[in-house]
Amino acid sequence: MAETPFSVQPVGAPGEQHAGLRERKKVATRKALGVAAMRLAIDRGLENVLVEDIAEAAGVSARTFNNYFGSKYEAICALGFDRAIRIGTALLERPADEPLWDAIMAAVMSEYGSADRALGEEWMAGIRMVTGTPALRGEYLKVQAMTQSSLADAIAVRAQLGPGAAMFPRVLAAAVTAALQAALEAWLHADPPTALAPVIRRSLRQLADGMMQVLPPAPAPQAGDSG
Amino acid sequence: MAETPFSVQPVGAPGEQHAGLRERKKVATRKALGVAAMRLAIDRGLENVLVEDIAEAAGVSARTFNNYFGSKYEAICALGFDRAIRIGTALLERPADEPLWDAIMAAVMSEYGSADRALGEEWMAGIRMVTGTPALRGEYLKVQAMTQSSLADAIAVRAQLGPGAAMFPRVLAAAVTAALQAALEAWLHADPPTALAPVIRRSLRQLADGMMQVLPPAPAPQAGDSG
DNA sequence: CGGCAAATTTGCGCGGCCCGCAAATTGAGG
DNA sequence: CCTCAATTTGCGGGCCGCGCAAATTTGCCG
Repeated sequence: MAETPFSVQPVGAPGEQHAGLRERKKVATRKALGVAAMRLAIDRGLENVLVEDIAEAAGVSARTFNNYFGSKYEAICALGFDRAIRIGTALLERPADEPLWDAIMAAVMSEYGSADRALGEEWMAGIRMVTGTPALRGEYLKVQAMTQSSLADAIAVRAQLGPGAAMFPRVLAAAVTAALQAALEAWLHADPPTALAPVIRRSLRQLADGMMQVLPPAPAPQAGDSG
Repeated sequence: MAETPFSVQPVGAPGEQHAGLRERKKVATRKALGVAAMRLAIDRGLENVLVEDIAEAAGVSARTFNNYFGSKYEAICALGFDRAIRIGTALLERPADEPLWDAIMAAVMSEYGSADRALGEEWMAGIRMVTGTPALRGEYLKVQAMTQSSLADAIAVRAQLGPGAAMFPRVLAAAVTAALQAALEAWLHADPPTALAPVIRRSLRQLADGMMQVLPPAPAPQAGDSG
């Protein structure tokens, strides 16, 4: 099987190298289904793809497809879902003494930094379909929600805060996700097509500049108030 | 038919009083379907409710149900969806000279401020089901997304910003929505049950305190750059 | 290697959903 | 009353999601 430029790791722990043939096959099947679903939907049109087609393209039965995904929409967004999880783990793996904003920037760019020119056409068509097709909206929102919660969890681990700031990781993660989303849309509609990475970098830096004043490097819960 | 404590206005403009029997009937049917779906799902269990049941409870045919909603999940979340829209319009209707944070607080409380003890059991059961049932997750995320974009649009209208801050309304709306969501969850899991309004107020005020430093009351585009 | 237990895949079948279509019904306006 | 447009309704069909049980594959131990 040819190497694809998408995720290799499953949803689980990031460090697991070897987990037996069973696990590796399951991961491979999941990825094959996700890639097949995405590819078929892109060049055939979403509503002209049956679950049966995706299963066939991945070399499994239609029944097995539904052992992995609850719908074809879920399969199409599976790659994005896994990426959302990797962003969080990437943030956790940044050096602990790195400033939070730099770490967030690095974690995000680890997923979006080189996806730009490498895949080109197909990547862009995929993003366009996933964000622009009404039938996929629910699933795409799940991807965004996962990005948010994954980021929030990692932020909470990095910067342990006073009890009055329990809400902070979620709010910051929501802001970062919103900025990332805005960057993606700006890139999609850029009339002279441009590179994605700088757009995201600018977007996140702008957010960071605006919020830096709120975030002193030391964990100082100013409005300390029990929840 | 008895007065229900939910929305009366449709999705459309807020001021329209009279629009002919046709329009009023459509609005009534939509609301009847939404309420019936919610009520049936609450006390019978989501998977024990067929589209047919909802339609019957609302006094229309099953086929008509699908003229209004694309799925029973959509019907169940329709009330929340309409509320999301009303929050944005409420923000637009606040006095123009009111500080932004006060206006946001007022707009949010106009929807969540009195919903607490008025409906009691049913309201809480509904929130619990909508936020806790996996099958409803996609639809609920659409409600959140609508809250976000509705707020963002209103914020953009109120505080006209320099071109360097085009992202600001969306980020602020995302932060507000995240804080609101956190408040709802805290309220849901409060062991001695408590009133909802104060929880939301505290949550939004905490967010405002943290962000106030970013938002000087005067629109001062720091990166002064025209057109 | 041989063989057993657990996990996974697969075919089958059913109930339900979603939607296009055309006929019937209902509101709007002369 | 009569006409037109909007809405509702029944019908039919394709597809989906899933429970079930048989068949296959994998892990493991002697």
